[in-house]
Amino acid sequence: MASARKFTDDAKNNEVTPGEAQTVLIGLSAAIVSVAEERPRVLVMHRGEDADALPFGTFDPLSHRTLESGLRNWVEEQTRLQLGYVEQLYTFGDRGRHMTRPGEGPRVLSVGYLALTRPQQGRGPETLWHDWYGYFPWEDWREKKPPIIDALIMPRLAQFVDSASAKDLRVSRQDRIRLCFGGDGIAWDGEKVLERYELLYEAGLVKEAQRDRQAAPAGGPVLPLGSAMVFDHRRILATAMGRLRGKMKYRPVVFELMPPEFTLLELQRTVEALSGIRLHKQNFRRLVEAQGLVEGTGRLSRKAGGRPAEQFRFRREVLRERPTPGARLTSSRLR
Amino acid sequence: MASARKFTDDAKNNEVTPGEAQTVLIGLSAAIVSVAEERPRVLVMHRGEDADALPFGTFDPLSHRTLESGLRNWVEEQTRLQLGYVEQLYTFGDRGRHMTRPGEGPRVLSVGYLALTRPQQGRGPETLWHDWYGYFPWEDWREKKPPIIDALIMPRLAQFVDSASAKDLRVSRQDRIRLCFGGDGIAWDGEKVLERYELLYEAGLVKEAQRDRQAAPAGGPVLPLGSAMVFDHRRILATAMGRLRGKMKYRPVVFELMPPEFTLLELQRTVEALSGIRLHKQNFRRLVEAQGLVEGTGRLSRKAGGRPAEQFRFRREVLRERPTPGARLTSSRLR
DNA sequence: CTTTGTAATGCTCATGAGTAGCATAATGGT
DNA sequence: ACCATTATGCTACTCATGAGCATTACAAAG
Repeated sequence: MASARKFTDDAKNNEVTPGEAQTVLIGLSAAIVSVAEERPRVLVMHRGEDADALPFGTFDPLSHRTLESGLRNWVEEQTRLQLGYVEQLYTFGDRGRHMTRPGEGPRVLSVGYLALTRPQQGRGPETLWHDWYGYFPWEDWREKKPPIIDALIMPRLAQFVDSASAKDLRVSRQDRIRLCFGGDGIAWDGEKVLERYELLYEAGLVKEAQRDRQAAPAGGPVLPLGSAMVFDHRRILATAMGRLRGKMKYRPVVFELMPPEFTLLELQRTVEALSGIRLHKQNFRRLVEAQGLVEGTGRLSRKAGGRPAEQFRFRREVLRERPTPGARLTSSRLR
Repeated sequence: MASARKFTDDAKNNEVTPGEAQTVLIGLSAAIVSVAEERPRVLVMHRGEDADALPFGTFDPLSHRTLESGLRNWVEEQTRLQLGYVEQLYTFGDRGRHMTRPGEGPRVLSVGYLALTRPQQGRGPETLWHDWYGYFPWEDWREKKPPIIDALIMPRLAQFVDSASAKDLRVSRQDRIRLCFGGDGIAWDGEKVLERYELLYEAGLVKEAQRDRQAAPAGGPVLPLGSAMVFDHRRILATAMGRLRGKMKYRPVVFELMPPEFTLLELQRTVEALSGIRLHKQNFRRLVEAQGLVEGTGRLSRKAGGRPAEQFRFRREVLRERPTPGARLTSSRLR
């Protein structure tokens, strides 16, 4: 604690000691999410294989009044995108989790954000919308349980368990695997995206783990478990996914991603894309309508075959009518 | 954006530009919570009236491996307390919200934490456990609706509404008041502690607002709305209270605050103290027992008059048995 | 014009969680 | 013995949720 000062000093003397905290950069990164064609997309700056990055920049105390305004500045500059909904996720500061190559670079404090936007063009150069399941192929259960789990992940996690010398450690690793990936009476929990990523990271099964480590991972080469990202950006994206999946259950945030008019099925498909699971159609409609979240416009959509669907719009008023605009769009049921 | 660098530069060149971010200090602060005698307490360092501070220190990139370990170091040094449960809350970076006097001091990024501990001694000098309702007297609804709301807060908030020149602004302020303090069909929501504090701050009704402002508050002197704290510490405490009240509903965090053995009524009183509302006794028991969160020890407690109560202990196993150890200790019901 | 496929939409039923209250049991104190 | 107090058991009601059946409305193929 050489360079840190005590509270007592701090309170009496508010001057900056020059050079004190200068080795820390503050990174602001945004997971900007959109849904198109029933796929959740995240805006990345593609810089070669396994070098995708979220839009980001460093906090500038002189020009940025708040962290969020700093983030908005960076994002607008890099992507030519106006952000609507923005939410702070978490601040990571772990030594060695922000490397390009092991042991390199300054210490970085990384503040992650989630942003939501409708599908839109006009992004800057080098930016692309990527399906977020490209980074987390084990998270999409809409069709079926992703085969990658049983084929690749579980066997390698079993090795991870065995590689522990102490029995306690083996048991606790086994428990973590059960809690993260389910089985043995435990159901899959779509919100545990970060927990799963961190487990795979610790087990050395994602490329970032290899990159950050001095030593090679135990138990063979890294698996092709989704595309890697620069710095801790995949960790931030995992946080964003989990937070969004959770938030959808009690706040009407999906509508930030919808066009002005949409059918209930389109809304459902969007929720399903994000949550990674299928929903019961009739119940979904009942839920949405009972909450008073939408109102019909009378117009019909004929995009799909079959009976035309009525188009709806989001009732923005609910945001000021009710304290917690229900919007439990996906059950909210705990177990 | 003068001193900030672009992504492209950053990715190619990971060196620190000396002097770049040196004007930012990173503050780590902890709201350490405990419950004794049916009152929630927070550990503060008392330094004179309206100068209470949470234990805190600055992040040191050299000696702190993670933000949390840095925080633990500071807290242990200042309070001689070993922390158990610790959770990151939020990172604040607003210019002008970390002042001692207006316009003073360096730019500070403030990372707030929530920590839970059993009532214990052995704290350092100057540290005291304060009832958290001393800082937020409008948050304790156990007895009745706090009189301060109708007597002082609502009238002054009404002035705040009137003081807006544009009609839009008046309407939106009125909506915020309804959402924060209820009324007109909207129920009180115990989790909105931060929203309420921020509203009072913006309306200039808490001392911190006066302190941070250049100009005097509109509409008269500041009200005695609870004790003020140093820097943004009351804001962090508000965040902690809201988070804890929410978290209790779906995680068995209360047990971090309980002694090894306790009666169900003691458990209930603790939950009530934190959530600020009364609960239905029989239902509370049923809930706790149905969740399998506790097991009886066979021993009886005769602390209170009346029929002796059985003593229970927390079943730590649930943490590894179930993915989401229910622990919906206070309903979890949304509206 | 009829058939077929597809989707939208309306309803019912069973289950379980949450709310509220009554009733009884077991103490200590007067 | 009676009363105050707390623990504890149990029931009735409401409402949210999960699952499925039935019907309606349209387009396209024959």
